Amino acid sequence: MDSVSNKVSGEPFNVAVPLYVQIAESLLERIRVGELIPDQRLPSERELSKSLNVSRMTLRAALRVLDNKGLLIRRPGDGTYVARPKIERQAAKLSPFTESMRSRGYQAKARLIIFERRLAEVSVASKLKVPVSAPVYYFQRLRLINKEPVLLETCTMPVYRFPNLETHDLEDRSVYEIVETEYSIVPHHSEQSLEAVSATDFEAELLGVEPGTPLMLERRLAFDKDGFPLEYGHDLYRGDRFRFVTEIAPLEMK
Amino acid sequence: MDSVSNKVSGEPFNVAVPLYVQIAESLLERIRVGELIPDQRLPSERELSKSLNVSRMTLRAALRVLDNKGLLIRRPGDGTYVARPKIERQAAKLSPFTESMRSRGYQAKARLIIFERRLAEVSVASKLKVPVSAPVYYFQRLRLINKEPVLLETCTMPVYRFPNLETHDLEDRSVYEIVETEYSIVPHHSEQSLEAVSATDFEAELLGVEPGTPLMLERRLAFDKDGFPLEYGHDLYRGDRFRFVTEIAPLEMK
DNA sequence: AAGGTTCAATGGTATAGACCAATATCGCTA
DNA sequence: TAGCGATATTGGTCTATACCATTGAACCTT
Repeated sequence: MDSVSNKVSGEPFNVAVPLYVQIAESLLERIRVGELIPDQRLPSERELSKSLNVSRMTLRAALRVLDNKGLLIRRPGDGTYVARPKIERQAAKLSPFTESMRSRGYQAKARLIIFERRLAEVSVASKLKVPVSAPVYYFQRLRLINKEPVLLETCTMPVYRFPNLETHDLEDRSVYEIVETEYSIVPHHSEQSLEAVSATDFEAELLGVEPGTPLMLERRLAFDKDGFPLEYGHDLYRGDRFRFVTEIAPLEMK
Repeated sequence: MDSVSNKVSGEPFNVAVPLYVQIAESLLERIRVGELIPDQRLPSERELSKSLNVSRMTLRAALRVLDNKGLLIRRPGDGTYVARPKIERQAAKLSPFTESMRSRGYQAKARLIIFERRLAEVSVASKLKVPVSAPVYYFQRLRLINKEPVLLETCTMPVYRFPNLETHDLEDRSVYEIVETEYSIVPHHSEQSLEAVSATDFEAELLGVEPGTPLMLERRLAFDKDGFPLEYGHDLYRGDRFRFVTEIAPLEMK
């Protein structure tokens, strides 16, 4: 069917993935596992393209993907280097919770309710764009402000993008913080929705409210720069504790 | 700005700006001055590259620049279109109701519950930036989809900006529609917030739900392009009928 | 040593050509 | 008329090649 799929390290994808994306993912993986470390110089474009048996332009397309992620430093006449991980706070916009709370000086903690490795069901797999039964991390966290529970968070993330996620501290850091600092993956955009729902007994118990109390349900699907899903989940906010401010502002045109 | 045409002249200088950047800037300018308008279809890549006397790959590099800025919509097999400005795209979110419903082919009606001319209290006056006791229109509408009530809308608007508002049809049109067509005022941006609340007896009665049912409360303050307030109000959505979609897409350039 | 020059290698740009998958359109069929 | 299928067109990808400006290091001069 597709003649290019295994040109670079056999990927378990059943769809036609462009060559340059495969190469980009391959390099991304090598960065993540530490085979390529920050400040390390990559082989030249001509060498790399030759060893990967692709044209230089295709190799450049792959490097551009990583460059757009901020993972590379490229200098004409010199070479291409692995960038040092950014500590920048860009993902803040995606996570109103930790951000807004910490900025107000509140203490934001999390209690891990459940952490599992599951096999993706059809609905989850289609959202995360992984094969059915692919391994995913599933976890729930109860988030607290000044020891008061205000948010029940449920996340599903693909294992192949976040290997050994369980080794990281999930009790004191936002998901996006971990994703960015530990995996050098920058959340780019997300599709979200908000609904008003009633608290179930389980949710009410955890959040310390009466069953049937109005909660804000936020469904979320976050992507990286190339449109690959990073996280699928939903958050339940206490209705009496949260207000979602959504200013709609004009755009500049330089 | 440098002309694209100097590519053939071959002077020893002026090589500072790459061709594809010149083309991108040229197109950006044409969009800015209105020569290219939103939703307009651009010539195909092959045509454009031919008319600009550059290779298709170079033209594509230029389009990629604009695409990364979110200024283009590109569809394989179809064509490349000028994206609607962010303002317009986001403006849809100002009125999720009429917009989303009509686009799905539903009939959207409204029942006027109350329409009054009031004198602005302090809180309202400060929001709308009118003097205390200035006249304002206050009205509530129950909005229906296929005769089923789903939204209770409350609006307060300054009389001085919308004289004779009562003469217009408030039973079948969105507020923003009236504001735009009758007063030639285009809502520019707004401050909104979303909360999950319990339905009061009054609200439950109108919306046809049980008291205490979760509702979505949207508070809203809309402004024109000069920053003057147009409308202050709040909407109560049936929690079981609405989902607020809020895509987050931070812009980035390279 | 100190400073300047040469030069090979690098990333950036640009071209021409080719094939592919998705899409719209139009004409044909039932 | 409604539905279907062939076809041309479009954007997406990939190759092979070429030239450019920048860089850094080896080399040379002083």
